[in-house]
Amino acid sequence: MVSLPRPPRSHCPINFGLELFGDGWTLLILRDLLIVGKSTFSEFLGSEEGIATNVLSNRLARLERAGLIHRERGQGDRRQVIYQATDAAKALVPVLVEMSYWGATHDPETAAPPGFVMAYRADRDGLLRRMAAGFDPRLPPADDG
Amino acid sequence: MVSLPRPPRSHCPINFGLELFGDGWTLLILRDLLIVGKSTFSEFLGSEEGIATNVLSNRLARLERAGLIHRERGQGDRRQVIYQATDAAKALVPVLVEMSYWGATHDPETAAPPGFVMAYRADRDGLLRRMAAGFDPRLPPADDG
DNA sequence: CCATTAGCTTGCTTTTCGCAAGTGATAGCG
DNA sequence: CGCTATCACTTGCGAAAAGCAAGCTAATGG
Repeated sequence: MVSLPRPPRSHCPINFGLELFGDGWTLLILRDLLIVGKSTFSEFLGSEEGIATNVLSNRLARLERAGLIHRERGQGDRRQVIYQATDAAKALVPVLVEMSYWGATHDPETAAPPGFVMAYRADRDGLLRRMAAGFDPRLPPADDG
Repeated sequence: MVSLPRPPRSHCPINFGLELFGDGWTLLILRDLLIVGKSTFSEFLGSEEGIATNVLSNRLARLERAGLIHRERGQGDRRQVIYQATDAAKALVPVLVEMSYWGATHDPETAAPPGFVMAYRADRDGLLRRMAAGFDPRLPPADDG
């Protein structure tokens, strides 16, 4: 279960999500965490979209309080903080995949790999299963299974 | 195809969507338009979450410029403006459905009808097809097909 | 003809964003 | 050990956006 900082405007299931990630940055952090495989502050900071440090810090704190991520000190480098997705965050992968498919098919200049749209159309369920197992759809498909 | 007011921070397909509806209100308007069946300014205004008139006006203008909705004067009442979803907006239904499923299964106080989660689990593709045909998943299922 | 409704716009206050700079705790190196 | 770099932030400030209330115009209904 997930908890919001303040009572939501409504308990419509769409609005519940929006109260948590209805802004321009939170889903990009979750993309980096769930799909790209990033896990530290500076990795998130390095993403193409250029999030500011104070906004990143604020969103990570909100996600932690909500129960979507938890933090842990690095084993080797004790300065590092490793962010990890909880099951509630992992359950957002289908939302990210649908958004990706929509963006890839409606942005004339999309940077989505052509293989993603094909893989989605051919076998969405299989794609989701492979992503749950750690597969990154931005990479070209491997020759063997 | 969809056009953004300014060039996006990146052409990542997730970011492309966020540039258009990465805020707390736009997807609620699209929910009302695509799922609830609303189509006028005052109907959107009447939704539980309580959007302000200036914000609603701004989002409708953005959605129109982007090509997700178009406006039309009412046939009977000439004061009314009827907003209609374009194909690009209709293609967002799967995103809304995945967000709904996530919200319904992660908000302990969700207002989603129990039938929705069951219908999703039993036959997601069928649910999407019925929704494309105008079915509102908030309503209890009809006895006959 | 007058009150009402639909669809906005304007003005003002509060909140959030975006950018730059600064801080404290390690880490690595000579 | 001393110096510099890196990591993960925090702080301050101007700009943009959100929220709230009021007003405004055109069309309707009685």
